[in-house]
Amino acid sequence: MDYYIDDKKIIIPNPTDFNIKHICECGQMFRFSDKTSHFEVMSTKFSAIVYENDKKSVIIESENEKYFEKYFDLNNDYAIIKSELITTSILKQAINFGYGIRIVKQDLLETIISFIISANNNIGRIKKIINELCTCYGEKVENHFAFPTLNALKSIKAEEFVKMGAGYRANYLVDTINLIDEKFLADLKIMDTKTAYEQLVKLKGVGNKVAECILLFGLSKTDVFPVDVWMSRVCKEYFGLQCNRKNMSQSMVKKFGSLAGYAQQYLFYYKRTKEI
DNA sequence: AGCCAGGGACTCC
DNA sequence: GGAGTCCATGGC
Repeated sequence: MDYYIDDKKIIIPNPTDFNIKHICECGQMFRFSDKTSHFEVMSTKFSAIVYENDKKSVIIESENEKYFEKYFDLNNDYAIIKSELITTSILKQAINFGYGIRIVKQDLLETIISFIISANNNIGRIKKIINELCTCYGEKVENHFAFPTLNALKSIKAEEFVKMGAGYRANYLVDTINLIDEKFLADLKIMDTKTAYEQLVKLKGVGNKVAECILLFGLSKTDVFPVDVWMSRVCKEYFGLQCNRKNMSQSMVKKFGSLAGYAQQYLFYYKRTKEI
């Protein structure tokens, strides 16, 4: 995809593979707000403003434009990915619907915490809890709050997570945060998919599905296919799978290989957006 | 009131 | 290792 950087701005002319609404609302990230004229996106301590310029180009404005160049996966060619995925009717429809989806490269710690909170929860509440977490324990940066540092997270008691709305996940969070250190995070980043998966599911509150989300969104592993309630319906209705979620995931990875994660995102956005 | 949400832990067998 | 059950919370 063509783009260029000019004075704290990334300009994407003719963005056929970038739509900020698709990117934000396909369920991969929770710290954004739709300001109608633009989207505000936050990740770790950084923020960006993203908007369309007369439908002809997309502008990403940030003091940390290099961070968001990587975050939005701008060097990846989604035109190729999409052309390889249009094998079934349902994927063709899903890609046509969510043509501007990109899988963002999120901070690993933030991804782990966010997706533990996501379990058996809905996106509105997940966003609210994470926002509360940042407001209470994140450093104030200009007009917003950073995601809490690992040290700040370690100071939070279970009762305080409950107060923020985390419910029964509070104990999982405390347990996992205590177990994580910088070496644990650094080691994960150099592991292959299977090895990293085995480490992640050792964390409290991280099972099969959450681990795959962390692999996909926090570790850029695309040979995974997280199956939540929505994807379970998709696997059943469009791919004829009757098995449990873990087996659904495995057979979809077998089908799509290293493009499974992308396929999953197009399908999730299509299914969920159409039915809400 | 009861069901649902980007599921997982725990307990039984 | 599979199947059942319970788990906080808020919107509908």
